[in-house]
Amino acid sequence: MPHAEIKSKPRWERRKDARPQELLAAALDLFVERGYAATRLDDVAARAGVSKGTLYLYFENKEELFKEVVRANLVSALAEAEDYISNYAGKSRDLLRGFILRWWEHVGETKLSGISKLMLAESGNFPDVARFYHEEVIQRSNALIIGLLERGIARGEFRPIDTVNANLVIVAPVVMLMMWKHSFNSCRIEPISAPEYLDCFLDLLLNGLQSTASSTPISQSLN
Amino acid sequence: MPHAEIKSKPRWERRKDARPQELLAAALDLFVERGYAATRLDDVAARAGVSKGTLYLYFENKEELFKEVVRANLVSALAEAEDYISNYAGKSRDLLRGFILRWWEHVGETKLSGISKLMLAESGNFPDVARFYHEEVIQRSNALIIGLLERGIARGEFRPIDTVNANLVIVAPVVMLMMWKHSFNSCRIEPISAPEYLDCFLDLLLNGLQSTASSTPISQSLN
DNA sequence: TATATTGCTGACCGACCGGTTAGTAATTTA
DNA sequence: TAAATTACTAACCGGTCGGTCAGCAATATA
Repeated sequence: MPHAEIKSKPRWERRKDARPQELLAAALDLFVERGYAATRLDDVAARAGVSKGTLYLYFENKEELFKEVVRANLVSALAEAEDYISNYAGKSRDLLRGFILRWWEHVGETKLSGISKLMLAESGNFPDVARFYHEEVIQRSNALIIGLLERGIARGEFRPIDTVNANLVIVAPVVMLMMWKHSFNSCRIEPISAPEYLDCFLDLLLNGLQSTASSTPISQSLN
Repeated sequence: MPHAEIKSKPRWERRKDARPQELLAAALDLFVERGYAATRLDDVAARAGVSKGTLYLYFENKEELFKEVVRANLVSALAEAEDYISNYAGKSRDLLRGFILRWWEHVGETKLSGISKLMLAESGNFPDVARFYHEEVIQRSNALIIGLLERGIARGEFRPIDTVNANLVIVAPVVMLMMWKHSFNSCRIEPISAPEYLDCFLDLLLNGLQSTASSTPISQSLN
Protein backbone atom coordinates (compact mmCIF):
# COMPACT_ATOMS: atom_id res chain seq x y z
CA MET A 1 0.00 0.00 0.00
CA PRO A 2 2.06 2.88 -1.31
CA HIS A 3 0.30 5.80 0.34
CA ALA A 4 -1.18 4.40 3.52
CA GLU A 5 -0.37 7.56 5.42
CA ILE A 6 -3.56 9.57 5.00
CA LYS A 7 -2.31 12.60 6.78
CA SER A 8 0.06 11.18 9.43
CA LYS A 9 3.86 10.74 9.13
CA PRO A 10 5.25 14.22 8.92
CA ARG A 11 8.63 14.24 7.27
CA TRP A 12 10.22 14.70 10.63
CA GLU A 13 9.28 15.39 14.26
CA ARG A 14 10.48 17.72 16.95
CA ARG A 15 11.88 15.63 19.77
CA LYS A 16 14.36 17.90 21.44
CA ASP A 17 14.82 15.89 24.61
CA ALA A 18 14.97 12.40 23.11
CA ARG A 19 17.59 13.22 20.49
CA PRO A 20 20.72 13.37 22.66
CA GLN A 21 20.26 9.90 24.05
CA GLU A 22 19.41 8.44 20.66
CA LEU A 23 22.46 10.09 19.17
CA LEU A 24 24.65 8.81 21.99
CA ALA A 25 23.34 5.28 21.48
CA ALA A 26 23.96 5.44 17.76
CA ALA A 27 27.41 6.90 18.33
CA LEU A 28 28.32 4.16 20.79
CA ASP A 29 27.31 1.51 18.27
CA LEU A 30 29.33 2.98 15.46
CA PHE A 31 32.40 3.90 17.47
CA VAL A 32 32.48 0.31 18.68
CA GLU A 33 31.94 -1.13 15.21
CA ARG A 34 34.43 1.00 13.32
CA GLY A 35 36.63 2.90 15.74
CA TYR A 36 36.95 6.62 16.29
CA ALA A 37 38.53 7.89 13.08
CA ALA A 38 36.57 5.57 10.80
CA THR A 39 33.18 6.52 12.23
CA ARG A 40 31.40 9.04 10.00
CA LEU A 41 29.08 11.51 11.64
CA ASP A 42 26.72 11.16 8.70
CA ASP A 43 26.27 7.54 9.67
CA VAL A 44 25.79 8.30 13.35
CA ALA A 45 23.06 10.78 12.46
CA ALA A 46 21.44 8.37 10.01
CA ARG A 47 21.36 5.56 12.58
CA ALA A 48 19.64 7.92 15.00
CA GLY A 49 17.11 8.72 12.27
CA VAL A 50 18.26 12.28 11.90
CA SER A 51 20.41 14.39 9.60
CA LYS A 52 23.98 15.35 10.29
CA GLY A 53 23.09 18.96 10.93
CA THR A 54 20.94 17.88 13.85
CA LEU A 55 23.86 16.15 15.46
CA TYR A 56 25.67 19.47 15.56
CA LEU A 57 22.75 21.05 17.42
CA TYR A 58 23.39 18.76 20.36
CA PHE A 59 27.14 18.15 20.28
CA GLU A 60 29.91 20.58 19.55
CA ASN A 61 31.97 18.25 17.38
CA LYS A 62 33.10 14.66 16.98
CA GLU A 63 35.44 14.76 19.96
CA GLU A 64 32.81 16.09 22.37
CA LEU A 65 30.34 13.50 21.12
CA PHE A 66 32.84 10.77 21.89
CA LYS A 67 33.60 12.14 25.34
CA GLU A 68 29.90 12.14 26.16
CA VAL A 69 29.66 8.52 25.07
CA VAL A 70 32.48 7.64 27.45
CA ARG A 71 31.00 9.61 30.32
CA ALA A 72 27.55 8.11 29.85
CA ASN A 73 28.83 4.55 29.80
CA LEU A 74 32.28 3.77 31.17
CA VAL A 75 32.57 6.41 33.86
CA SER A 76 29.28 5.36 35.38
CA ALA A 77 30.29 1.69 35.24
CA LEU A 78 33.42 2.56 37.22
CA ALA A 79 31.34 3.87 40.09
CA GLU A 80 29.65 0.47 40.44
CA ALA A 81 33.00 -1.27 40.54
CA GLU A 82 34.22 1.04 43.26
CA ASP A 83 31.20 0.13 45.34
CA TYR A 84 31.71 -3.58 44.84
CA ILE A 85 35.28 -3.50 46.02
CA SER A 86 34.94 -1.21 48.99
CA ASN A 87 32.01 -3.19 50.37
CA TYR A 88 33.57 -6.63 50.00
CA ALA A 89 34.30 -8.50 53.21
CA GLY A 90 35.67 -11.92 52.19
CA LYS A 91 39.02 -13.28 51.09
CA SER A 92 41.14 -11.21 48.75
CA ARG A 93 41.57 -13.96 46.20
CA ASP A 94 37.81 -14.28 45.91
CA LEU A 95 37.48 -10.53 45.66
CA LEU A 96 40.02 -10.41 42.87
CA ARG A 97 38.40 -13.27 41.01
CA GLY A 98 34.95 -11.76 41.48
CA PHE A 99 36.13 -8.38 40.32
CA ILE A 100 37.65 -9.74 37.14
CA LEU A 101 34.67 -11.94 36.28
CA ARG A 102 32.26 -9.08 36.88
CA TRP A 103 34.45 -6.78 34.84
CA TRP A 104 34.25 -9.19 31.95
CA GLU A 105 30.52 -9.60 32.42
CA HIS A 106 29.70 -5.90 32.66
CA VAL A 107 32.20 -4.51 30.18
CA GLY A 108 34.11 -7.22 28.36
CA GLU A 109 31.23 -9.06 26.83
CA THR A 110 29.15 -5.94 26.16
CA LYS A 111 29.61 -3.20 23.61
CA LEU A 112 31.60 -1.22 26.14
CA SER A 113 34.66 -3.36 25.52
CA GLY A 114 34.75 -1.73 22.12
CA ILE A 115 35.48 1.61 23.72
CA SER A 116 38.42 0.24 25.68
CA LYS A 117 39.75 -1.31 22.52
CA LEU A 118 39.23 1.87 20.56
CA MET A 119 41.16 3.97 23.04
CA LEU A 120 44.15 1.68 23.13
CA ALA A 121 44.07 1.48 19.36
CA GLU A 122 43.71 5.16 18.48
CA SER A 123 44.84 7.30 21.37
CA GLY A 124 48.20 7.69 19.65
CA ASN A 125 46.50 9.68 16.91
CA PHE A 126 44.22 11.69 19.20
CA PRO A 127 46.24 12.86 22.18
CA ASP A 128 43.50 15.09 23.56
CA VAL A 129 41.02 12.24 23.71
CA ALA A 130 43.77 10.04 25.13
CA ARG A 131 44.41 12.39 28.03
CA PHE A 132 40.71 12.68 28.76
CA TYR A 133 40.30 8.90 28.83
CA HIS A 134 43.41 8.38 30.88
CA GLU A 135 42.28 10.79 33.57
CA GLU A 136 38.64 9.84 33.55
CA VAL A 137 38.87 6.05 33.24
CA ILE A 138 42.32 4.52 33.40
CA GLN A 139 43.64 6.28 36.47
CA ARG A 140 40.52 5.51 38.45
CA SER A 141 40.59 1.89 37.39
CA ASN A 142 44.25 1.61 38.33
CA ALA A 143 43.63 3.01 41.79
CA LEU A 144 40.92 0.43 42.25
CA ILE A 145 43.04 -2.58 41.46
CA ILE A 146 46.13 -1.35 43.25
CA GLY A 147 43.99 -0.89 46.34
CA LEU A 148 42.71 -4.43 45.95
CA LEU A 149 46.24 -5.83 45.74
CA GLU A 150 47.38 -3.82 48.74
CA ARG A 151 44.48 -5.19 50.70
CA GLY A 152 45.56 -8.73 49.86
CA ILE A 153 49.15 -8.07 50.83
CA ALA A 154 48.23 -6.30 54.05
CA ARG A 155 46.11 -9.28 55.10
CA GLY A 156 48.92 -11.70 54.29
CA GLU A 157 46.92 -13.34 51.51
CA PHE A 158 49.14 -12.22 48.63
CA ARG A 159 52.89 -12.18 48.39
CA PRO A 160 54.36 -8.70 48.69
CA ILE A 161 54.86 -7.53 45.13
CA ASP A 162 55.22 -4.39 43.07
CA THR A 163 51.54 -3.47 43.04
CA VAL A 164 51.81 -0.69 40.46
CA ASN A 165 53.25 -2.96 37.80
CA ALA A 166 51.25 -5.98 38.93
CA ASN A 167 48.14 -3.95 38.30
CA LEU A 168 49.14 -3.47 34.68
CA VAL A 169 50.16 -7.09 34.27
CA ILE A 170 46.85 -8.28 35.69
CA VAL A 171 44.78 -5.96 33.59
CA ALA A 172 46.58 -6.95 30.40
CA PRO A 173 44.99 -10.35 29.73
CA VAL A 174 41.49 -8.98 30.23
CA VAL A 175 42.06 -5.97 28.00
CA MET A 176 43.73 -8.25 25.50
CA LEU A 177 40.65 -10.42 25.35
CA MET A 178 38.55 -7.34 24.64
CA MET A 179 40.92 -6.26 21.91
CA TRP A 180 40.86 -9.69 20.33
CA LYS A 181 37.09 -9.76 20.38
CA HIS A 182 36.98 -6.55 18.37
CA SER A 183 39.78 -7.27 15.94
CA PHE A 184 40.59 -10.80 14.92
CA ASN A 185 37.45 -12.31 16.36
CA SER A 186 35.35 -10.33 13.94
CA CYS A 187 36.23 -12.00 10.67
CA ARG A 188 36.59 -15.67 9.96
CA ILE A 189 39.26 -16.42 12.55
CA GLU A 190 38.80 -18.95 15.35
CA PRO A 191 37.42 -16.96 18.28
CA ILE A 192 38.79 -17.24 21.81
CA SER A 193 36.50 -18.84 24.36
CA ALA A 194 36.22 -16.20 27.07
CA PRO A 195 35.24 -18.51 29.96
CA GLU A 196 38.08 -20.96 29.30
CA TYR A 197 40.54 -18.14 28.77
CA LEU A 198 39.55 -16.39 31.99
CA ASP A 199 39.64 -19.68 33.91
CA CYS A 200 43.16 -20.31 32.73
CA PHE A 201 44.16 -16.74 33.51
CA LEU A 202 42.73 -16.76 37.03
CA ASP A 203 44.33 -20.10 37.71
CA LEU A 204 47.75 -18.79 36.73
CA LEU A 205 47.27 -15.44 38.40
CA LEU A 206 46.01 -16.60 41.78
CA ASN A 207 48.64 -19.28 41.88
CA GLY A 208 51.24 -16.67 41.09
CA LEU A 209 50.01 -14.30 43.76
CA GLN A 210 49.43 -16.64 46.67
CA SER A 211 51.68 -16.28 49.66
CA THR A 212 51.02 -19.63 51.36
CA ALA A 213 52.28 -22.62 49.40
CA SER A 214 55.10 -21.13 47.37
CA SER A 215 58.26 -21.03 49.39
CA THR A 216 60.66 -19.95 46.63
CA PRO A 217 60.54 -16.18 46.09
CA ILE A 218 61.57 -16.66 42.45
CA SER A 219 63.20 -13.27 42.08
CA GLN A 220 66.39 -14.78 43.47
CA SER A 221 66.82 -17.17 40.53
CA LEU A 222 67.84 -14.59 38.00
CA ASN A 223 69.65 -16.61 35.37
CA MET B 1 75.05 30.26 -1.34
CA PRO B 2 71.91 29.94 -3.39
CA HIS B 3 73.30 28.25 -6.48
CA ALA B 4 76.28 26.26 -5.31
CA GLU B 5 75.42 23.41 -7.65
CA ILE B 6 77.44 24.24 -10.74
CA LYS B 7 76.16 21.43 -12.84
CA SER B 8 75.57 18.56 -10.37
CA LYS B 9 72.33 17.62 -8.60
CA PRO B 10 69.98 16.39 -11.27
CA ARG B 11 66.37 16.81 -10.25
CA TRP B 12 66.17 13.08 -9.65
CA GLU B 13 68.18 9.91 -10.14
CA ARG B 14 67.50 6.46 -11.50
CA ARG B 15 67.96 3.99 -8.68
CA LYS B 16 65.77 1.08 -9.59
CA ASP B 17 67.22 -1.41 -7.14
CA ALA B 18 67.55 0.83 -4.08
CA ARG B 19 63.99 2.18 -4.21
CA PRO B 20 62.05 -0.83 -2.87
CA GLN B 21 64.06 -1.03 0.32
CA GLU B 22 63.93 2.71 0.88
CA LEU B 23 60.20 2.68 0.33
CA LEU B 24 59.77 -0.24 2.71
CA ALA B 25 61.79 1.55 5.36
CA ALA B 26 59.76 4.73 4.97
CA ALA B 27 56.54 2.74 5.04
CA LEU B 28 57.56 0.93 8.21
CA ASP B 29 58.29 4.23 9.91
CA LEU B 30 54.99 5.80 8.98
CA PHE B 31 52.82 2.75 9.59
CA VAL B 32 54.34 2.56 13.05
CA GLU B 33 53.92 6.27 13.72
CA ARG B 34 50.36 6.67 12.49
CA GLY B 35 48.78 3.28 11.92
CA TYR B 36 47.56 1.70 8.71
CA ALA B 37 44.55 3.81 7.73
CA ALA B 38 46.11 7.11 8.80
CA THR B 39 49.31 6.62 6.82
CA ARG B 40 49.23 8.56 3.56
CA LEU B 41 51.08 7.13 0.61
CA ASP B 42 52.13 10.65 -0.37
CA ASP B 43 54.02 10.85 2.91
CA VAL B 44 55.60 7.43 2.49
CA ALA B 45 56.87 8.45 -0.94
CA ALA B 46 58.09 11.81 0.34
CA ARG B 47 60.01 10.21 3.21
CA ALA B 48 61.70 7.92 0.71
CA GLY B 49 62.60 11.00 -1.33
CA VAL B 50 60.37 10.06 -4.20
CA SER B 51 56.98 10.95 -5.62
CA LYS B 52 53.84 8.95 -5.05
CA GLY B 53 53.75 7.71 -8.61
CA THR B 54 57.09 5.98 -8.06
CA LEU B 55 55.68 4.06 -5.15
CA TYR B 56 53.13 2.52 -7.48
CA LEU B 57 55.90 1.34 -9.77
CA TYR B 58 57.17 -0.95 -7.04
CA PHE B 59 54.05 -1.88 -5.07
CA GLU B 60 50.61 -2.73 -6.35
CA ASN B 61 48.70 -0.78 -3.72
CA LYS B 62 48.65 0.17 -0.05
CA GLU B 63 47.73 -3.29 1.15
CA GLU B 64 50.53 -5.01 -0.76
CA LEU B 65 53.01 -2.44 0.49
CA PHE B 66 51.98 -3.21 4.04
CA LYS B 67 52.21 -6.95 3.53
CA GLU B 68 55.74 -6.55 2.22
CA VAL B 69 56.67 -4.55 5.29
CA VAL B 70 55.41 -7.36 7.48
CA ARG B 71 57.18 -10.03 5.47
CA ALA B 72 60.47 -8.14 5.46
CA ASN B 73 60.46 -7.57 9.20
CA LEU B 74 58.24 -9.69 11.42
CA VAL B 75 58.19 -12.91 9.46
CA SER B 76 61.96 -13.01 9.34
CA ALA B 77 62.19 -12.23 13.07
CA LEU B 78 59.97 -15.24 13.72
CA ALA B 79 62.47 -17.54 12.11
CA GLU B 80 65.15 -16.45 14.58
CA ALA B 81 62.82 -17.13 17.49
CA GLU B 82 62.09 -20.60 16.19
CA ASP B 83 65.80 -21.30 16.12
CA TYR B 84 66.35 -20.02 19.64
CA ILE B 85 63.67 -22.24 21.10
CA SER B 86 64.40 -25.43 19.26
CA ASN B 87 68.11 -25.27 20.11
CA TYR B 88 67.70 -24.52 23.82
CA ALA B 89 68.89 -27.18 26.20
CA GLY B 90 68.38 -25.79 29.72
CA LYS B 91 65.49 -25.50 32.14
CA SER B 92 62.10 -24.57 30.75
CA ARG B 93 61.60 -21.65 33.10
CA ASP B 94 64.84 -20.11 31.90
CA LEU B 95 63.85 -20.77 28.32
CA LEU B 96 60.51 -19.05 28.84
CA ARG B 97 62.11 -16.11 30.58
CA GLY B 98 64.79 -15.85 27.93
CA PHE B 99 62.28 -16.05 25.15
CA ILE B 100 60.14 -13.26 26.57
CA LEU B 101 63.07 -10.98 27.32
CA ARG B 102 64.50 -11.51 23.86
CA TRP B 103 61.09 -10.93 22.34
CA TRP B 104 60.90 -7.62 24.10
CA GLU B 105 64.44 -6.76 23.11
CA HIS B 106 64.09 -7.67 19.42
CA VAL B 107 60.52 -6.58 18.82
CA GLY B 108 59.01 -4.81 21.80
CA GLU B 109 61.49 -2.03 22.15
CA THR B 110 62.08 -1.59 18.42
CA LYS B 111 59.82 -0.12 15.77
CA LEU B 112 58.45 -3.58 15.06
CA SER B 113 56.23 -3.40 18.12
CA GLY B 114 54.32 -0.76 16.22
CA ILE B 115 53.26 -3.33 13.66
CA SER B 116 51.90 -5.67 16.30
CA LYS B 117 50.03 -2.79 17.81
CA LEU B 118 48.71 -1.66 14.47
CA MET B 119 47.32 -5.06 13.62
CA LEU B 120 45.49 -5.49 16.88
CA ALA B 121 44.18 -1.97 16.54
CA GLU B 122 42.98 -2.01 12.95
CA SER B 123 42.45 -5.56 11.78
CA GLY B 124 38.75 -5.15 12.52
CA ASN B 125 38.54 -2.63 9.68
CA PHE B 126 40.77 -4.54 7.25
CA PRO B 127 39.80 -8.20 7.35
CA ASP B 128 42.03 -9.18 4.44
CA VAL B 129 45.12 -7.82 6.10
CA ALA B 130 43.97 -9.39 9.34
CA ARG B 131 43.79 -12.85 7.83
CA PHE B 132 47.20 -12.44 6.23
CA TYR B 133 48.78 -11.39 9.52
CA HIS B 134 47.02 -14.09 11.47
CA GLU B 135 48.29 -16.82 9.19
CA GLU B 136 51.73 -15.41 8.64
CA VAL B 137 52.62 -14.23 12.14
CA ILE B 138 50.16 -15.04 14.90
CA GLN B 139 49.66 -18.71 14.20
CA ARG B 140 53.38 -19.35 13.95
CA SER B 141 54.03 -17.45 17.14
CA ASN B 142 51.30 -19.39 18.94
CA ALA B 143 52.74 -22.72 17.85
CA LEU B 144 56.10 -21.60 19.22
CA ILE B 145 54.89 -20.76 22.69
CA ILE B 146 52.51 -23.68 22.99
CA GLY B 147 55.43 -25.95 22.15
CA LEU B 148 57.49 -24.27 24.82
CA LEU B 149 54.79 -24.82 27.44
CA GLU B 150 54.34 -28.44 26.43
CA ARG B 151 58.05 -28.96 26.82
CA GLY B 152 57.91 -27.60 30.36
CA ILE B 153 54.96 -29.78 31.27
CA ALA B 154 56.46 -32.88 29.71
CA ARG B 155 59.62 -32.40 31.75
CA GLY B 156 57.63 -31.91 34.94
CA GLU B 157 58.81 -28.32 35.30
CA PHE B 158 55.42 -26.69 34.77
CA ARG B 159 52.05 -27.64 36.16
CA PRO B 160 49.80 -29.30 33.59
CA ILE B 161 47.63 -26.51 32.25
CA ASP B 162 45.52 -25.57 29.27
CA THR B 163 48.41 -24.64 26.99
CA VAL B 164 46.31 -23.10 24.24
CA ASN B 165 44.74 -20.51 26.52
CA ALA B 166 47.85 -20.14 28.63
CA ASN B 167 49.69 -19.11 25.50
CA LEU B 168 47.26 -16.25 24.99
CA VAL B 169 47.35 -15.26 28.64
CA ILE B 170 51.14 -15.21 28.63
CA VAL B 171 51.39 -13.24 25.43
CA ALA B 172 48.91 -10.64 26.62
CA PRO B 173 51.11 -8.64 29.04
CA VAL B 174 53.89 -8.34 26.49
CA VAL B 175 51.59 -7.29 23.67
CA MET B 176 49.89 -4.92 26.08
CA LEU B 177 53.19 -3.25 26.84
CA MET B 178 53.76 -2.76 23.13
CA MET B 179 50.31 -1.28 22.71
CA TRP B 180 50.82 1.06 25.62
CA LYS B 181 54.13 2.22 24.23
CA HIS B 182 52.44 3.25 21.00
CA SER B 183 49.29 4.79 22.42
CA PHE B 184 49.29 6.40 25.83
CA ASN B 185 53.05 6.46 26.18
CA SER B 186 53.29 8.79 23.25
CA CYS B 187 51.79 11.95 24.69
CA ARG B 188 52.36 13.46 28.08
CA ILE B 189 51.29 10.45 30.13
CA GLU B 190 53.56 8.70 32.64
CA PRO B 191 55.28 5.93 30.69
CA ILE B 192 55.54 2.36 31.90
CA SER B 193 59.04 1.16 32.81
CA ALA B 194 59.51 -1.91 30.63
CA PRO B 195 62.20 -3.64 32.75
CA GLU B 196 60.25 -3.30 35.99
CA TYR B 197 57.03 -4.31 34.29
CA LEU B 198 58.60 -7.40 32.73
CA ASP B 199 60.28 -8.32 36.01
CA CYS B 200 56.97 -8.19 37.79
CA PHE B 201 55.30 -10.14 35.02
CA LEU B 202 57.90 -12.89 34.94
CA ASP B 203 57.82 -13.16 38.71
CA LEU B 204 54.07 -13.68 38.70
CA LEU B 205 54.08 -15.94 35.67
CA LEU B 206 56.86 -18.30 36.66
CA ASN B 207 55.46 -18.52 40.15
CA GLY B 208 52.06 -19.28 38.67
CA LEU B 209 53.43 -21.98 36.37
CA GLN B 210 55.77 -23.84 38.65
CA SER B 211 54.88 -27.38 39.56
CA THR B 212 57.15 -27.87 42.59
CA ALA B 213 56.19 -25.75 45.59
CA SER B 214 52.49 -25.13 45.04
CA SER B 215 50.42 -27.98 46.42
CA THR B 216 46.96 -26.39 46.07
CA PRO B 217 45.59 -26.79 42.54
CA ILE B 218 43.56 -23.59 42.93
CA SER B 219 40.82 -24.54 40.52
CA GLN B 220 39.03 -26.32 43.36
CA SER B 221 38.32 -23.10 45.26
CA LEU B 222 35.60 -21.79 42.96
CA ASN B 223 33.70 -19.07 44.81
C1' DT C 1 76.56 13.12 -30.37
C1' DA C 2 72.29 11.17 -31.76
C1' DT C 3 68.84 7.85 -30.54
C1' DA C 4 66.35 4.68 -27.71
C1' DT C 5 64.96 3.21 -23.24
C1' DT C 6 62.75 3.72 -18.92
C1' DG C 7 62.67 5.47 -13.98
C1' DC C 8 60.39 9.09 -12.29
C1' DT C 9 57.38 13.24 -11.77
C1' DG C 10 53.39 15.90 -10.68
C1' DA C 11 49.03 17.17 -12.08
C1' DC C 12 44.80 15.16 -12.00
C1' DC C 13 40.42 12.29 -10.74
C1' DG C 14 36.72 10.83 -7.91
C1' DA C 15 35.22 9.57 -3.59
C1' DC C 16 35.07 10.75 1.12
C1' DC C 17 34.23 13.40 5.37
C1' DG C 18 34.03 17.03 9.24
C1' DG C 19 31.78 20.93 9.75
C1' DT C 20 28.54 25.08 8.15
C1' DT C 21 24.33 27.39 6.98
C1' DA C 22 20.29 29.09 4.39
C1' DG C 23 16.01 27.75 4.36
C1' DT C 24 11.84 24.78 5.63
C1' DA C 25 8.22 22.89 8.14
C1' DA C 26 6.52 21.19 12.73
C1' DT C 27 4.96 23.14 16.75
C1' DT C 28 3.73 26.82 20.03
C1' DT C 29 1.70 31.09 21.14
C1' DA C 30 -1.59 34.74 21.13
C1' DT D 1 -6.04 30.79 12.64
C1' DA D 2 -2.35 33.75 11.80
C1' DA D 3 2.15 34.91 13.40
C1' DA D 4 6.28 33.71 15.82
C1' DT D 5 9.51 30.30 17.17
C1' DT D 6 12.83 26.77 16.45
C1' DA D 7 14.05 21.73 15.53
C1' DC D 8 15.47 19.94 11.63
C1' DT D 9 17.03 19.23 6.72
C1' DA D 10 19.88 19.11 2.71
C1' DA D 11 22.96 21.21 -0.07
C1' DC D 12 27.30 22.86 0.19
C1' DC D 13 32.46 23.90 1.29
C1' DG D 14 37.25 23.02 1.90
C1' DG D 15 40.40 19.73 2.53
C1' DT D 16 42.14 14.88 2.21
C1' DC D 17 43.72 10.69 0.06
C1' DG D 18 44.18 6.28 -2.83
C1' DG D 19 45.13 5.57 -7.26
C1' DT D 20 46.18 6.92 -12.48
C1' DC D 21 48.76 8.50 -16.42
C1' DA D 22 50.84 11.54 -20.03
C1' DG D 23 55.02 13.28 -20.44
C1' DC D 24 59.83 14.34 -19.17
C1' DA D 25 64.55 13.80 -18.16
C1' DA D 26 68.33 10.67 -16.61
C1' DT D 27 70.75 6.99 -18.29
C1' DA D 28 72.27 3.28 -21.70
C1' DT D 29 73.66 2.28 -26.19
C1' DA D 30 76.18 2.94 -30.54
